[in-house]
Amino acid sequence: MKVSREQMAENRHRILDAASRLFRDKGFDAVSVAEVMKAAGLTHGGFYGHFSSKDDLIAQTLAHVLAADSGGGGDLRAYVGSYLSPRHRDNAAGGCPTAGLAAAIRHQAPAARSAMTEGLRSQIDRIGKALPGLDAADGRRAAIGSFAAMVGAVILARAIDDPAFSDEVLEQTRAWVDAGINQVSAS
Amino acid sequence: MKVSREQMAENRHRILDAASRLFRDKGFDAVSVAEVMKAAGLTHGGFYGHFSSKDDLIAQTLAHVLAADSGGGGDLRAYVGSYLSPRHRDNAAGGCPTAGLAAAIRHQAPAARSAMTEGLRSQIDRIGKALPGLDAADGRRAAIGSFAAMVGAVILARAIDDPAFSDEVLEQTRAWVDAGINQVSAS
DNA sequence: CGCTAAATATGATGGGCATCATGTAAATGT
DNA sequence: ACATTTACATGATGCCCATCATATTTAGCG
Repeated sequence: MKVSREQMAENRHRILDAASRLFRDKGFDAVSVAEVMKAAGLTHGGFYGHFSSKDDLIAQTLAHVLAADSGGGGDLRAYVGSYLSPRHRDNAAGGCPTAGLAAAIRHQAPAARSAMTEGLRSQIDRIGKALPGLDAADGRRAAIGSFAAMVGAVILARAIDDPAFSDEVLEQTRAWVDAGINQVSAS
Repeated sequence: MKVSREQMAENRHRILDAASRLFRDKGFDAVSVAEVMKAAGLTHGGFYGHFSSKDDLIAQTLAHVLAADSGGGGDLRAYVGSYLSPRHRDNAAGGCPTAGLAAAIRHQAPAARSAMTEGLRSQIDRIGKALPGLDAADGRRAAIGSFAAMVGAVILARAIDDPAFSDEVLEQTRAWVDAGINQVSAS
């Protein structure tokens, strides 16, 4: 059954949203095409009308979610605090796509790697601009170092099977990043 | 054909070494049991004489590689520099198992998560002890923050599909971590 | 020196999944 | 209104892989 052009666009959007959440939650390999379509309220049959392959879905999903991911627009300290929170750690499906997917990108097709690279570029640029009162070189270093620490800490916290230790990794990293930003901005 | 007891122990060791390298290189899902056995110079048949399942292999491989992973014993600055080097980024198969596998642990069985948790504990303890002249609380914060940044930077650098940007992430993170350690140790 | 148990090899088995083939019905343009 | 195109549904197909069954060889013990 054919659907209206706008219905089709909405379906495509729903597929990308569903894929985005499922991939972040379970990883690329653990999510089947049929599962994505079902989560979008469709069956697996129409999939290849929207995407040429699962790899294509992965690449387009990354472009979709990284474009939407705006974090860091406002107060940097608040952003760091919410990023390094138990809430974010426990919400991979709705959380930062970099924290959830960056490590898996290595094993994906070139288009996916390229989408992730552009997403990282803009994310780091945004953080650099949100850093107060730094010259450009210091700001960039702080943006990259802080973001690496944030991503690493969330990945480690999600891997750790001991709530107290996991919380500690988040909290100590938050303190460390805060201190680092303060030091550099005071120089 | 039965083999000697020591031959069997050596075979087991070879399986774990092969699995360790393959998992770090390609990820848990992309490596088949048969592939591991072949890399160890055996066929897939004997696998279940050594391990009860692929999950069991994963857990035992983690325990094996994390126990062997001693990095950070000597000079901390040199360790950070080699960790955040293009060489390490390009050598996932032989590199830090945390950088290669931590993000995938979330999707593994409890035994694997537990092995990773213990490995992270000892790794962070080792870094904390290698930090010169800090009181315990500052040293622990620096150890966690630095390690998170190192792991995050290597993961990001491996995801990025642009050599210059990838190098930049490594180098800026190295400078950021160095500065952070200096600041704290001067306090 | 033979007997037995164990380690590995060869060869199924069954399920899951990406992808393809075909049917169907409704949207769109004329 | 009608023809045609097209978006989606249902239902294969074939591959890969974890796991199991069985055969074979030989270590280890008496």
